[in-house]
Amino acid sequence: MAGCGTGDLPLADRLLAWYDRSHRHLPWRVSPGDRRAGIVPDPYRVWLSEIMLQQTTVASVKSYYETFLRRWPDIGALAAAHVDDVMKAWAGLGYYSRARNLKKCAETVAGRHAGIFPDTVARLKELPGIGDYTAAAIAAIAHDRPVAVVDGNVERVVARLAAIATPLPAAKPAIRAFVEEVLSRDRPGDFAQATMDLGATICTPRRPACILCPLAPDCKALAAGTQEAFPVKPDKADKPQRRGAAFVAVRADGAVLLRQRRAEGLLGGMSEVPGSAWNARIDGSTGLESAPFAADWKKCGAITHTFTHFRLTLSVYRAEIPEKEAPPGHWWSMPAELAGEALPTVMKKAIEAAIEGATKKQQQG
DNA sequence: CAGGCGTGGTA
DNA sequence: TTACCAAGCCT
Repeated sequence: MAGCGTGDLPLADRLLAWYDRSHRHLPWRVSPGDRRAGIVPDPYRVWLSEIMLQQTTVASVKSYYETFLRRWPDIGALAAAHVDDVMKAWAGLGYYSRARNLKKCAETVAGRHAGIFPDTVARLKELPGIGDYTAAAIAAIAHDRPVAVVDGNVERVVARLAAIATPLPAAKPAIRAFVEEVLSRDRPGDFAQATMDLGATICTPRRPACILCPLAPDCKALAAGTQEAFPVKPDKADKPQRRGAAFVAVRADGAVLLRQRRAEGLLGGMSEVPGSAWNARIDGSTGLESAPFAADWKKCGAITHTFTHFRLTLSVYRAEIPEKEAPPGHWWSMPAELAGEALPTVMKKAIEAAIEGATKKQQQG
């Protein structure tokens, strides 16, 4: 390593030196410079960002994080919020059980912990929505505890460093043991963020920038030229196709009829337009038999949407409804309110298809 | 442990 | 267009 300058330093020190000059600037992050100046992260912000970032990209999270922080600046504010307002604010971000657990967790911390987040992994894991990763992340980043923080980035980094051939998730214990062995005891929070930044910007899933990697001298996969072969993951089953019908009832004043989904399961607790179940084979039928009530339903198109474990094709119907009371469990949402409803993306697509379809017909006619 | 659970971006 | 992926959790 003579001539490499820092090649003789421990792995953690080389990683932290890289992080000090190459870290990402993120709204929820305390930069290494600020941390050295004594600025302490707000556990509420760390927690909020970590929940949002579960299986979700930084780019998607940023605007939601800013909105939530402005509207609910601390744990007390979020604990006092109405869960329906939280669901509305979360709409579009996905994995909606996170939003319900976020609210439950805020209530627990505000009520039973006097508004103070626990600082141990074990206590943090008792809270709803906080698992192995998030508990470790909060302990390390918010409380500077020397714990192993292992997310998808770190799994990839370590699997390559140590050329771990065991497929995930069986390889997780070995990966965790590696991190516990090398993590910084002086700067645990920065070390955790540094490993994740390295995975996100250098040690990427495809075409990693090994030439820029501060850990290249340590990397067994790089030495063998097999970086992209790690981590080893099982094959994923292909997604089945489901079909269904969605009914967009539009009143003369433009209001759209909505209802709420059950709290559990897919899109739990979110709002939707009335529709059929999503496993029905309506190939031979019109789909109209599942309409919420009799009306002059006109098919105005179909939308497709891909969920985690199936593809959905929705036939979209629209009807102009004269002044009519909403059926039990339903409500009319005025145009000005519609954008603020707790509508998942698939429902926004369906409503859009109905409105657009009608607009086109008007223009043509 | 395996499978349910969203969405948008990228190659 | 298909396939994979992104700071996972819960049952």
